[in-house]
Parts: sequence; structure tokens; C-alpha cells
Amino acid sequence: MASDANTVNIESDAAVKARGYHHGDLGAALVDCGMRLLESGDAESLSLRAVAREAGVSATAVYRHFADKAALLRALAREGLDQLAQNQRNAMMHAGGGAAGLDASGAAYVRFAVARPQLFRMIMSNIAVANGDVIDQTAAAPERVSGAMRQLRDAIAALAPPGTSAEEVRVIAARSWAQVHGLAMLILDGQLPADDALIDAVVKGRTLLPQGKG
Amino acid sequence: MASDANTVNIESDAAVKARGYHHGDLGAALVDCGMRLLESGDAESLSLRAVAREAGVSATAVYRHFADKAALLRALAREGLDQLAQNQRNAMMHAGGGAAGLDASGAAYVRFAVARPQLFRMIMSNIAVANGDVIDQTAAAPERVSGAMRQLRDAIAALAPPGTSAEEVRVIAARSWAQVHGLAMLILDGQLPADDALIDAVVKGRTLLPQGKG
DNA sequence: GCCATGATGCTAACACTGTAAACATTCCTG
DNA sequence: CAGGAATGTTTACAGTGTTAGCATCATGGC
Repeated sequence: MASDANTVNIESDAAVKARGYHHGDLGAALVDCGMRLLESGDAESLSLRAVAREAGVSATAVYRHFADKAALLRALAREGLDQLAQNQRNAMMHAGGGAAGLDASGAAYVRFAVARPQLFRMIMSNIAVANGDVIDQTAAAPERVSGAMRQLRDAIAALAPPGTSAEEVRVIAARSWAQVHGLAMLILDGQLPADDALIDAVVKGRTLLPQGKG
Repeated sequence: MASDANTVNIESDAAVKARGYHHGDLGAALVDCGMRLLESGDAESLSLRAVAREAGVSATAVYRHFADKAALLRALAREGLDQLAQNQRNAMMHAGGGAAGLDASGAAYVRFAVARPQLFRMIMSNIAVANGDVIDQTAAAPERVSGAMRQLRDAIAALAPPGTSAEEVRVIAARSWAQVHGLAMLILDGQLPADDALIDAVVKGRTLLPQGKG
């Protein structure tokens, strides 16, 4: 085994023997390793080769499980999105649902972003694709929108006073999500402090009622 | 001139003669070219080498004007931030200031993002550094916050009813900015349609008054 | 007027990246 | 047990950021 610059594998021949030539479930292992790399700091270091290295496998083995880097990122985004949704559901239930639950869910969203910034950013860059949603912003299909958005819209519709139009619900849902999402992003970009009190204050003040602007 | 793979320069020797060995003001030219590349679509293609190519200069000439790629990106972010601020000021003045002006400014923010998504994203990834602001999110200096934020806070303070506490103003300003910023980001990420009506509706409904949550 | 020197450009080279092609090994099915 | 289908490996290539060393030009002191 000529271990030149191209040979990425770190494992000793013995180690390779130990796990056998075939990994077992490399696809899942790669997602795991990618997740770990994303959490352990620098997002720049998330290269295909780094993930392969972490999994103890040659760089090109990845291509047996993912068409290209984007495909792996999509898988990671999907996984991260699941965890985020889980966090939000937990927070919502813990708060007993209703308006308080919606607030708790929003705060959980922001806290998730703060706790795992690289992962959160990556999710958001790939959510459209990961979700199978529209990406083309110019597409004349403003109705086709993400599953998360639909869920939020439904939750808000349930809380809105009867008689609130579907259009109003849509706008309020967009505003509510934008507020939480923007807070998360501004914190990640260092424009707002990652202050728990601020997060709670901003999230709690979301306007769920239609209003003619004061 | 052995034009191997490393030689990035496209210009003919004659063209080089035309502009002379020295460029004149390469620093500014590089920012210009970077700006053009960011506007002409794919953000992936914004490599140092691509910018140098666009400027008709060897790849490493860049290093005479910027310490590294991050420095060039910071310069681009600063330039973009100026343009964004200009757009907002124009919109605000055109709307005659006041609450309507603040709304107009917010809408301009979102429309800028929609019109130049790569540039906007790049600005936001580099704004903290470009601004000379804090980056360390864990830093115990929640008061040191970006110039843009301070401006917004002042504008909101001017509109808030007298007696509104500084803390309330801070929260309201954060919420207001987060709302606008989140809307822009969600549109860029394909989660919300780039719909002018939606933008106006979301922006107009910002809550500028303190409220105990309905 | 000349020429040292710094500013600015250039080529060559390195380590890294994503990805394709061809080869090797193992598993599984007929 | 044979022979593909899966899965992993090496090799290779083009592209990236960055460094080192050389080339050219502008300019100020003699």
C-alpha cells in the first residue's frame, strides 16, 4: 500500500481487516460522521474527503452511496431538519400547546440554531432541496411551500380568531416564521447577542393577530 | 510565455502592453469584478482566481492588495453594505420618513436581497467582520452591536411612544430587524415566494409598540 | 541623469478539493 | 459453485487558496 498523498485512508491494514473490506452500512456512517464534523466546529472542514477520512474509508467510496457532495449535504440537512422538528415538537408539548406552545417552539428553533450553528446554516441552505420543495424563486407557484411552513400555518390558523381569512393567516405565518428565523440568523452572523432573555422577549412578542398597523 | 495550466492570464501580450505592466488601480478593479461576478449568478464561481481572471490579471496579483480571500470578501461585503444602506435611505426618504419610511426601508432591504441574492448572502456572512463588530457570540458584550442595528434602534426609538424603556426599544428593534431579515433569508432559501405583495404585507405589519402579547 | 528601492506584477509549486475511470474484493443469487 | 452486483480502492485530472522567488515598473536621492 503506497501511502502517497492521494491515499486518504488512515487505517492500518489490520484495522481494515478488522472491519472487513465492506463497511456494513457506510451510507449511514457517512451521515453520522458528517453530523459530527458539523458539530465539532469549523464548517469549512466539511469536505467529502474529511467525512470519508472520519469514516475511515477512501475518499471515493462516498460515491457508492451519494451521487455527489450535494447529495450528502442534502442527506445531512434532512437529518438535521428532523432533529430540529423534534426539538420544536418537544418544546411545544412541554409548554402545553396553544399560544405558549407556539412561542416555545419558536424559542427552540432559535436555540437550536445557536447550539449548532454550522448544522443550522447547512440545513437552511439545503432545506428547499432536502424537502423536495420548489427552489426556483421565479416559479409562478407561490402556493407550493415547505412542509414546515404548512405546519406553522395550520398551527397559527388554529390560534387565530375565527373569521381570519386564509390570506391573513398566510401573512401572519410568514411574519411569525420570518421573525424567528431572522433572529436566529442575525445571532449566528454576530449581529445580535445570543442572549436567552432577548430570544424569549423577541419570540414572545410575535403578533398572531391581523392588525392594520398602528 | 509558456501558457500552462497555472497561467491564468487570458490577455494577449499586446493587451498587456496596452494597459501596461502595472494595472493602475487593481485593488478597486478587483472589487468591481468581484461585484460583477456576484451579480452574474453563481456564487460558487466566486474564486480568487475567477476574480483575477475577470480583471485580466494573474491569480496571485490579488495578494498585493488583499491579504487573503477573506479580506477580499470583506471588502466586497463592505461595498455591498454601502449599497444596501443607500437603497434603504433612498426608500425611507422617498416615503417621507416616519413609520412609513421605516416600512419602506424594510421593504427595500428585502427587495435588495431578492434582486441580488448572492451579494446579500455574502454581505451577511461577512457583515460582522466587515463592520469591525463583535464576532464572538459568546463574548459577554451584548451591548456592542452593529452600526446598522444602532441606526435602526434610534429610528425606532424616535417612533416609539414616549416612556418606552430602552430595553423595550432594544427588543422591538431586534424583532423588527429579525422579521425583515428572516423574510429575506426565507425567500432566498426558497421557503417563501418572492412575492411583492407578501413582502409589503409582512413588512407593514411590524409591531413597533411594546405589547404584552395578545 | 542615473540608479537603488519599494510597489506591483508574474510564474512555478504545494497541499488541498470534488470527481471520474479502472481495478479489487466481497456478497448474493442462480 | 459461478458469475454478476455491490461496495471499496488506487490513480488521475482539473480547479482552488496560498507561498516563494523572480520580473518590471515608478520614484526619489545622489
